[in-house]
Amino acid sequence: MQDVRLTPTSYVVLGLIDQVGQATPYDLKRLVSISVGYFWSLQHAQLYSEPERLTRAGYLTEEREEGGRRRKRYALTERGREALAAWRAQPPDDLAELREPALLKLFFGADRKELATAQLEAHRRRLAEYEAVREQMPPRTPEGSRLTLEAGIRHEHTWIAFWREVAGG
Amino acid sequence: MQDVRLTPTSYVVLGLIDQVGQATPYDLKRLVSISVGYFWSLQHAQLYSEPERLTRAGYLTEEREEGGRRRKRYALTERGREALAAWRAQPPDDLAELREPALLKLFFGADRKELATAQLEAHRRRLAEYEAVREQMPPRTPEGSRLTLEAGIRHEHTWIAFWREVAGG
DNA sequence: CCTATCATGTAATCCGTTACATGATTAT
DNA sequence: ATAATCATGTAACGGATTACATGATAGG
Repeated sequence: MQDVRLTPTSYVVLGLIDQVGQATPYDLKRLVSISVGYFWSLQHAQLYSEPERLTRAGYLTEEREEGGRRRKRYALTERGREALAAWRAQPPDDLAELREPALLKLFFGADRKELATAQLEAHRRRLAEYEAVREQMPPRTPEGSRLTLEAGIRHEHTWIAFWREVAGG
Repeated sequence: MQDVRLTPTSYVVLGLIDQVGQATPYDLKRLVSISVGYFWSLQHAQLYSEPERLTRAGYLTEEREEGGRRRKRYALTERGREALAAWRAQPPDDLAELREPALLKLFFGADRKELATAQLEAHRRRLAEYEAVREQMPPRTPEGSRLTLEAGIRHEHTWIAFWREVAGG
C-alpha cells in the first residue's frame, strides 16, 4: 500500500463515491458532469487513473465485473471515509485565484471593447444555463448543490456587470 | 528550434517581457508578484523553465550576463511579438471555472457555519489587500492593471456576500 | 446499411509543483 | 558574528491533459 497525496480531484472522487455507495469510472464521469462539474470539471481520463491511485493507497476497494465490459467498480474503505471526513472538517486551504484568461488579455492590452463583448456573451450564455438548472432542480435537492449553484450564478452576475462596464466605458 | 504549446504561463512571460523590454527570471518573479500575480500567480521555478522553453521554440532570445551571477536575460524575438499579438487579438478561450476548494467542501457536506466563517475572514482580508493596492496606485497606472484589480475586488465582494448568507442562514 | 456519436478505456507527454541548494544581505 | 531572510537557480516527481483506440448504439 502506497502513499499518495490527496488532491482536490481525490476528494471529488471520494465524495461522489461516498454519495452513491459505489461507482465505475464512467459513473463518476456522469456524476461529475451533473454536479461539481459546474465549478470543478475533470477530464474523463482522470476518473480512470485517480480511483486506481486511491485504491493503491487504501482509500478505495476495486472489484471487477464478471463478463460483459468487465468494468471496475469502486467503493470507499474505512480509511477512505476517514480521509473524507477529515478533509471536510479541516479549515479550507488557500483561496482560489480568478485565473481568467480574458483578464490576462485585458491586462496585456487586448482591445477592450471586443474582448468585453465576447465575454459578455459567453457569461450570459453560462448564466442562462445555470438558471435553467436551478429552475429544474427537484424539490429535495441537497443544500450543497443548491448553494454551490447559487455561488456560480452570483459570480456570473458579477462578471456580466464587469464586462458591461468595460465594454461601455 | 522546437515546437512548444503556448499556455497562459507562456503569455504571462511574453507579455511581461514585452512590457519591460528584457528581463531575467528573477525580474519576472518580481513583476508577476506586483501585477498579474493578483489573479494569476506562478511558481518562481516556472519563471526559469518557461523562458527556456520559449527560447527553444524561437519566441525569446537568451543572453548570459558576463561575470557576477551570470544571469540569463531574455528578450522577445519577432516571432514572440507576433505570437503575443495574435493571442491578444484572438477571441478568448473558454471561461474560467470557480475551482474554489471551499465550494467543494460545501458541496460534500462540510459544516456550513464553520466553513462560511473561515471563508468570510479570508475574503475580507484579501479584499482589504486589494483595496490597499488600489489606494496606492500611482496616477498613470495603465487601464489593464486598474481594471483587473477592479474585477478582483468585485469578486471579493461577491464572495463575502455569499458566505455571509451561508453563515447566517 | 452506413455513418456518426456515445461509451469506455489505456498510453504517452508535459506542464507545474515540490524539493533541494547556495551565495548574498540584513537584522540583532 | 550569527541567524535569518532574500536572491537565484537546478533537478525530480507526478498529476493533468492529450492522443490514441475500439466496441456499441442510434439516426438517416
